[in-house]
Amino acid sequence: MDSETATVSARPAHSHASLRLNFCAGTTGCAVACAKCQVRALGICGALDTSELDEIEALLEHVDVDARASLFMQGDGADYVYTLTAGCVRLSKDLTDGRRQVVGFALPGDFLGLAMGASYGFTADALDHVGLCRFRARDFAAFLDRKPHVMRRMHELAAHELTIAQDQMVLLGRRRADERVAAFLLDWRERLHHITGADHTLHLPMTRQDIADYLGLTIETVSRTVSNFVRQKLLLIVPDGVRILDAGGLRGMVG
Amino acid sequence: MDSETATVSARPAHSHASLRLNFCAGTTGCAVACAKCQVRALGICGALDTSELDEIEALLEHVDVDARASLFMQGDGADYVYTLTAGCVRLSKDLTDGRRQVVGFALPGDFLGLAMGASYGFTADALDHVGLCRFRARDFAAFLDRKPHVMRRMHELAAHELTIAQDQMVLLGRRRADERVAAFLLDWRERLHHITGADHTLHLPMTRQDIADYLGLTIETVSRTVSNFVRQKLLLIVPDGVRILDAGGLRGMVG
DNA sequence: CGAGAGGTTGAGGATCCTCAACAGCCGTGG
DNA sequence: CCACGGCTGTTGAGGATCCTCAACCTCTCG
Repeated sequence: MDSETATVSARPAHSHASLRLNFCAGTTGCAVACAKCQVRALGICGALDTSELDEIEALLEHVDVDARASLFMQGDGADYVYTLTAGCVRLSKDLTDGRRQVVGFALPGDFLGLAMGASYGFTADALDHVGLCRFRARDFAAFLDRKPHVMRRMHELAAHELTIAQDQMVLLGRRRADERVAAFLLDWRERLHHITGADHTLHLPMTRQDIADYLGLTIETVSRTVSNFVRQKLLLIVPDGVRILDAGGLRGMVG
Repeated sequence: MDSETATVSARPAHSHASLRLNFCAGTTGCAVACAKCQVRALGICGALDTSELDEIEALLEHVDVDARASLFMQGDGADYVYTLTAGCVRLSKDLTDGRRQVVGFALPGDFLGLAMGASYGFTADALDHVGLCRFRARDFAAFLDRKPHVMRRMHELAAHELTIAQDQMVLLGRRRADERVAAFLLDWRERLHHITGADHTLHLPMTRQDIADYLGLTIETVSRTVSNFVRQKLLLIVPDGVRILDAGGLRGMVG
């Protein structure tokens, strides 16, 4: 446990009590210092001045998680909150009979633990190799109580998430399959663009199953819909993603 | 405009620029003083001490809204935020082609404007005769900045709403019609119970269409599903609501 | 090379929607 | 007073969308 980027190679994303994380202790080793953090402006840390940045840096641990490993499972005690610095995390809720709903995909800058109660409300699985800043929930809450403007920032993020969630309700409740897929692709492009300034070629770290569970569809329907888009020359399928050929056409489907 | 409980009788809930509200100026007139407010503990005001209660009372206007009138429309400038003190408000989002998604029903104690940006993200229509405390958004934001623990309470409410929204995503994305209706009725009972200590007889101030738009179904499917529940002796239909005969049976459907 | 995972495509079927008719309720107005 | 229209809700028949089941393909990895 000594300052190197030894990433955990935990395979089964659904083994409950396995070791899931890997520490990259303190400010030494793998991870970037807050002052040089690429995604600082995107998340909570955008609200911090330099002295506060030092303060929060003392509270965090840099954590590395391998693809397919779980950060935490729905129902686990919510002892930690996270800021994502690299990679993509799938947030999902399971029904007892195996049905699953993906409630979101977290990207760099996103905060995990906005709606933290005693336990996590969803499972978080790494899709990529993921880098995070980890805080003890109690420490982080204490920090917020000392820093009202950071609490305010937290609330702004939560409010934004709530708005997104309501848009997702419209999608799930009232949109057809093709509208859902088109909206997903456009939204994903928007998010990647915001972070990396990406162009029309989208990396999709999630599987078709993940997309289906996010959109309230089956894997076959997602596959068929994407194939239709390709046939209509709206998309091109590329390795690990798609290339958007006609964003206007997709936007026209969403309305 | 003078201190009396003259309620606006605005009929059309969808006329955009009509006068929609009715004031009940300051602490005089119709509405209850904060100190005697029945729902204080339920909402933001549960976080206030007596001096803060005086302070916030100076910021608010008591407002009365008739059934079927709109508090605000999606896209309107978000100049006000509200705390609901009586009645029920439908929160909905419209697509351009007429499809509608109800994103929630607000009850006494609920706060309207958690996710306030420049404009409202949804339309709010009174289903009942509704009583509210209204705040200028700017004044309220300034109050929050002066009172970190109230900001914290706001964030807790937002986090709770976010959790509810994620549960609703599961419902909309992955549950069948009968599960949706059963979950809705049980949840509604829970909420009424929390506020009024109601028993198995539920008042439903919303129409079947509203329920359908909340659950991502059609009015016919809701009607048929309720009829099935009646046939299975899970429910009894009563004027303006239902009586739950077998809560365990309903719970069994949700899982 | 074989096994397994992820993805695509087709045929058939279930769920839910669409369209339509009708019943009950209520306020309006002849 | 009762007829009428409008609104809400219920029920039925038929149909569209999406799901289920199944086969097959590609790619990766041991």
